[in-house]
Amino acid sequence: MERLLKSVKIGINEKIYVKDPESSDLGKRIIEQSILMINDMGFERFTFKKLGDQIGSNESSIYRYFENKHKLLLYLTSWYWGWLEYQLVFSTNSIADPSEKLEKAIAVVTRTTVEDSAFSHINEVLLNKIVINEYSKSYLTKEVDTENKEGYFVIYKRLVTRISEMVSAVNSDYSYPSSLASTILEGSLHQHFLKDHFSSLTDCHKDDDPTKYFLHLVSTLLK
Amino acid sequence: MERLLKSVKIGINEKIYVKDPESSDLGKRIIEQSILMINDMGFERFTFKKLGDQIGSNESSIYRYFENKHKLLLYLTSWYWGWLEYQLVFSTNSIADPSEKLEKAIAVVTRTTVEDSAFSHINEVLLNKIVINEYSKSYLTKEVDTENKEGYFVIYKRLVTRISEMVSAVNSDYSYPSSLASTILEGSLHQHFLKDHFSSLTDCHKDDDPTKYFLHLVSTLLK
DNA sequence: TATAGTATGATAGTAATACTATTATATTTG
DNA sequence: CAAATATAATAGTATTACTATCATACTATA
Repeated sequence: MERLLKSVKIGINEKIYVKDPESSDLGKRIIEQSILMINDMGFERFTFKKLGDQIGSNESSIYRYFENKHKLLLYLTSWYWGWLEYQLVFSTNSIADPSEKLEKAIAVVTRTTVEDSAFSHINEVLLNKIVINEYSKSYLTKEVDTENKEGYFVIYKRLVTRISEMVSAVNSDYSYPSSLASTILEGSLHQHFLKDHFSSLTDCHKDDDPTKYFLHLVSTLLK
Repeated sequence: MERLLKSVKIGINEKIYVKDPESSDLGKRIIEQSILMINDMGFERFTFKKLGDQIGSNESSIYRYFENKHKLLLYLTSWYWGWLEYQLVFSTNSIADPSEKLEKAIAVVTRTTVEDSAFSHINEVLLNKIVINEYSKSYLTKEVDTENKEGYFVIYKRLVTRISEMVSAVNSDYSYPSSLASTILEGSLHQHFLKDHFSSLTDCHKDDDPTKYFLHLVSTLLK
């Protein structure tokens, strides 16, 4: 799996970056270190100046890759959702039974990322944490409609659509397949967040509890 | 209802503000106008300087009420949740049947606020929109644990707990009452957001669809 | 009614942020 | 080897997010 993933490039909307960070060593260092730094200090405290210092480069050089840190966040989260989509498709592809397929899908998208592929410059474990803590900030903006039209969220939308279709495949009479799919994805991030910061607001206390919660919820709903 | 609400003061953690905005005319103008402005321009573009200009006052005067705009957001959203809690308790209080009680609760917390009470300086319709668009930003921070310990999120937590208890009252065997309660609250905000900005990711297209979605979900789950 | 206290306003100033622009210096490629 | 390209260094701007100080207005009480 790791070897396979290594050779697959996640296709990210070219409008998100000025210059493809995958195309150079500096670009890869930007991605690699920004993940570490955003995870450490949080998105609001993170700046291109600090990143430049960290990677022994210059603020102005980073601007040649990304217009601003918001675009960088869009890049990182798009990459994550693309990576997750790949895992989803890969691990459900061979499953014929719709219920089993959906269950596998839920397991994949709600689980905690525990292992870094250790081949690329991207640390998926930390990226998963960043998505939990920062993803909402990428779309809760006044620019969301423009950016959505520009296609900045296509990968995420495709993921939701895939799950939605799997839901309908299990029970075509269910009236809210898209809402359920978006609830699973977003709700999973939220349950993971609550587990870490508001434990009294969730019954998920172990890493795999969000999976159990949503598996039970969906199977009951579509029965 | 409006008259009653008018005389009820939402009790907000005193650490959130420097000086109680309810204690003066300037304070009320700060609240009133910040709601309009945050709704208009979004939280990131909103500044105390702009607010000062808008209310014909001074940046420095606003700092005498709130340390920073983050605290102001905590104040506004706390007020909203307190107001919603009040409505929840008020409208479910007389209902004896647990299922009916929970259904009413879901209806109250997932509905779109359509009417401004028009008595106070607080526009609940706009505040509801602000909560949909900005609430996550109040807790997706590196300071969340400290601020949680300080009690900045008590009202919200109490709301989740109330719903969680209603869930358990309907079905004490259900294993995830808190997760379900937090999913309803947070998921409702999310479905309202999707309805406005990512309509392909939801089946909720009318204002009351999130209510229908969650009513169906919960009743099926607890059956 | 004088005076003390409190609230607000005006002004100035600081450090950091989020950039843009220009020029210099490497490095790569043809 | 020259030209093109990438990166680095430096400087500069407007805005943000404050803090500090002082002036003034309004209020409450003796």
